[in-house]
Amino acid sequence: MNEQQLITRLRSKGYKVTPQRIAICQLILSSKDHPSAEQIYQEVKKTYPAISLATVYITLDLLKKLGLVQELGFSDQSSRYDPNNSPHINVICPRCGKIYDYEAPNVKKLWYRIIAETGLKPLRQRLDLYTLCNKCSQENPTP
Amino acid sequence: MNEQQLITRLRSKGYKVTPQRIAICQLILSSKDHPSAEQIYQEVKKTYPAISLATVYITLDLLKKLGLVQELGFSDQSSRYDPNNSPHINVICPRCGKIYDYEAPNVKKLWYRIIAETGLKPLRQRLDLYTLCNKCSQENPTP
DNA sequence: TTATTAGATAATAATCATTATTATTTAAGA
DNA sequence: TCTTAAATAATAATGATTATTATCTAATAA
Ligand SMILES: [Mn+2]
Ligand SMILES: [Mn+2]
Ligand SMILES: [Zn+2]
Ligand SMILES: [Zn+2]
Repeated sequence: MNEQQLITRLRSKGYKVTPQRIAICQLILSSKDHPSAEQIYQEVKKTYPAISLATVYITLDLLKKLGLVQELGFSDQSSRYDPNNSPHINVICPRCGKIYDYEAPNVKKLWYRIIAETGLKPLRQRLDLYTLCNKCSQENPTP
Repeated sequence: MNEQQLITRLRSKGYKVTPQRIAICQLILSSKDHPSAEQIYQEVKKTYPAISLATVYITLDLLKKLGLVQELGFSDQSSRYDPNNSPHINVICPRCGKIYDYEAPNVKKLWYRIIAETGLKPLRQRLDLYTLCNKCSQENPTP
């Protein structure tokens, strides 16, 4: 989704187009590492030093309502935001919190097969696989 | 896991066996509805009126360390606790928070196939499927 | 059985991510 | 340009979870 599409999408839903919104949306929608609200805040601050953390939260909420991002809640860290809504696996390191997507045709295919079996109509899904990342597994092989 | 197995497990790890622990462990390990800490607290209180919520949290932490329960963190509600560690799908209603397990041989089989494909060694997984429960979908068909 | 003590519990304070509030600013339309 | 409803920035409030600490007790051994 490019900037023009984003602007059209916001206007069509009656939301005003502000520079802060564009900046936050662009950042999260193009992100690959599932950033937290604080990380987004620190990043956008580089361009908009006066931006408020509250605005970041409000905009993330807006993107959730539009179905453009999913909020991933955790018990041991703050929420992370994911712009990828198609069925995929979030590979998560339980030690450092690093998250990346594993996407493959087979993941979608097998997931849809399971869905068919359940007979349910999912609004969305969240598939997490917890495994130590390379960095963390080297640091402390067997803690 | 029966009471005797639980007691042996606790003792073997150097943990003391207390009535509060037994009560909390029994409750969560036999639960099917993924209760919250508060719900566990309210339930155990019926038998142990003097129990502290802090003890519930400490015991749940202990069970996590022992690998007997998984904590499911959410962004819009407090954490829920799941004693089922085998690969299965948590069917979650985003409106009322109801959670139940969908377990079928195919889920495990297809999940293991995905794992093999990734080449990763998962410590654990979390497979969430969000869909309105019957009750909620009747109450407000299209909100 | 009783004494010892490390660990557990109950009560409660502290934390901190997130949400709510409000005065000020601004995008959008007339 | 003017109007105004919505957005922003600043900040206070919330609430689930964690930390602290004074008792209490399960486990061990005299
Ligand atoms: Mn993802
Ligand atoms: Mn479950
Ligand atoms: Zn890591
Ligand atoms: Zn429901």
